[in-house]
Amino acid sequence: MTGGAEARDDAIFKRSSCPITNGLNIFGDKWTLLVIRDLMLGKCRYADFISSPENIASNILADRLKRLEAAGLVSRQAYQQKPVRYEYVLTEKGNDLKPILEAISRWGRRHCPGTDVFRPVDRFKLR
Amino acid sequence: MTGGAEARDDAIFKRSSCPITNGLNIFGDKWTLLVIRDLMLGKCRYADFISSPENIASNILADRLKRLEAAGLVSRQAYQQKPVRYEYVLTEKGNDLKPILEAISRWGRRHCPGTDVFRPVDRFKLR
DNA sequence: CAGTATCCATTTTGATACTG
DNA sequence: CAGTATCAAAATGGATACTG
Repeated sequence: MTGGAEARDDAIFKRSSCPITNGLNIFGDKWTLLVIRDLMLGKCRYADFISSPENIASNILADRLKRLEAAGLVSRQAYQQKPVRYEYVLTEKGNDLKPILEAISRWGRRHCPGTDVFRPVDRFKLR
Repeated sequence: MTGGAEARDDAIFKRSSCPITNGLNIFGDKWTLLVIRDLMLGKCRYADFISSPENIASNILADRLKRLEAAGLVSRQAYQQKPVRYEYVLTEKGNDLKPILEAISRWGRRHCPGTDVFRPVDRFKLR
């Protein structure tokens, strides 16, 4: 274990009366929102996330996916048996993060010149 | 030094073509957006931030304020001399983070029952 | 491929003490 | 009050190796 998801489930579920604090307890770290971004861009398999330009380490990715599942933002579905393999999809709770990502993207576009447009796929158009 | 602002100025100014990555390089950590939230709630002095319920450590706060200033989201103005003391205010670039905080707040209100409303003060009504 | 596990270096934090 | 300094502990990160 990398001091991973299990060790910090308490952090995920910690409760404050501030909605921002609660949100950040779940996704306020360096990697989680990038994984969410990838999910919104239509990525759903391990290798998809690994191949993103930010170069997330495999152990960190595994940890974040577990945590996101524990927090109910992501669910996984087996797409093959023997060996069983999963793909990851946003739940409604996870999909509701879209306005946040869009707001971040808009800020980045305005204040960090030369950045691209963020075009989340409509998950209900997928598959 | 705590491996503080100076040591990571490169992280703040690191550039990606993804606007989300760029944004998160600046404010995608555990504490920065909470300081921003406080600023939007009208807090502007050291003791104000320290008194927030999340209990930020004084060294972390000092580091984040420096970083935010280096990134151009916050500026500080002396409100007294001998000893000189500063209060911190959001720049326009910092104030543009408001839609992000509002989106996070909306998500938190929806998915973390029992949380309060986030009511940023209009900074142009201040003083 | 899709993970899991491990090792180890670097970062980040948290607590506390100290200064003008 | 408004910070700065120090330091140990914890978290995080990156590289790499291993498994079915």
